[in-house]
Amino acid sequence: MKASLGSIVREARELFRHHGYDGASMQDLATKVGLKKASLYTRFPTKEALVPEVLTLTNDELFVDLPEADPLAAYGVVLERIARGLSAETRCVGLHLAYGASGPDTPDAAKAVRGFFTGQRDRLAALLAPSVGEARARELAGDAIARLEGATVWTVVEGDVEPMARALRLSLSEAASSHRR
Amino acid sequence: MKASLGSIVREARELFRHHGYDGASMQDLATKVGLKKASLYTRFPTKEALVPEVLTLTNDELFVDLPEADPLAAYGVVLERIARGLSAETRCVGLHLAYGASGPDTPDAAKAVRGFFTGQRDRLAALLAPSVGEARARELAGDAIARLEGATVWTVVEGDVEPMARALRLSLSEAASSHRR
DNA sequence: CTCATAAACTACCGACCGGTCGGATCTATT
DNA sequence: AATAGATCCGACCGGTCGGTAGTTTATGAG
Repeated sequence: MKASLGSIVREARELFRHHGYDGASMQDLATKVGLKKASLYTRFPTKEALVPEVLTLTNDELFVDLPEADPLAAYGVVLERIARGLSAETRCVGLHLAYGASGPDTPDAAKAVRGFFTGQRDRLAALLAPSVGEARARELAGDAIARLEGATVWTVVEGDVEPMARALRLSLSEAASSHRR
Repeated sequence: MKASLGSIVREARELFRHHGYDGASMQDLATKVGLKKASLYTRFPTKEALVPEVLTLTNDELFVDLPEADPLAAYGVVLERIARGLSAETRCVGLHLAYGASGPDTPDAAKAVRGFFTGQRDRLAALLAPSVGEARARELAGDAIARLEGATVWTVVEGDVEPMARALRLSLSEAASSHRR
């Protein structure tokens, strides 16, 4: 076992993030992890099977080690992690895959992408629900995710991270003021 | 001349929008417009050359026929057009190309994508600048674009257009209240 | 040390990619 | 009617795609 499963998934994530589903090739992935292409197929049955692994890994990293006592603080921590990650990498794997692998071909990938975003929103909303109600919590979380994802437009085309910072601030204050009511 | 230049560019836009740069093939485009692949190359020297055409067409459609007397109203009209388009098509061509064709290969496409978004923002900002100042106008316009683009996350993965409507309302009221000051 | 299994390798498949070539066909001007 | 130029087409190029077949090598249990 020359390359660990985790390292393969992490490299696949990098390729998907920067080249998209079609643009990322199994050959490139094999080279990156120091294997031959055929060897990858002993670990993953298809290219598509990489997508759920990549996305669940990414979401798990976002929701680990949160302050249990203070849900509002936990909400803020997750948003900050998302914003920091998007600023550092300029792009979102999930969004690139949402645009590139949500068609009727690759149905497993499409389902994984859907689960990535709805899971992210619903776990965020769960942190807000006790204080602002379920419906409003879902709106706040969904809008926050959309704003951060949208700000990647500017990180990608201009390398400008200020819009991301503004989107983060807005969503944090929005949650805080909804909470106070 | 069996197919007009305009119809080719429009079909190319549809393919880029839904399949991305890598995922859209010249063969598919040829079939869609009723030509053979080789014939496309009498009109466009490369696949990459389609990208600027697609994006300038799209931006021109956004800024045509605006109320000249009322810049704030014009600003609102453009945002509404963007939101309507994104809701109807679920995706943004520009964003798909930004993620998929902004690498060092395809430099012409990357420049066109950059110009698509910065041009959109700067033309929007020009409508706001007289009343709120240049710097603030750029922030408002950039944030508005980012929010609408980000809302496509939900149109793509869930077919939900409500986040888009909320993003539009927020950006409109933000511009209006900045204007009043 | 043996031996089964897992994991890596080489080599290959058919399909499709962007792009090119030489010739056929269409159209407009004279 | 002749001709020149634009447009279209069938056939093809080298290369890459996702995926597979068959074989060798590394590993770990008895």
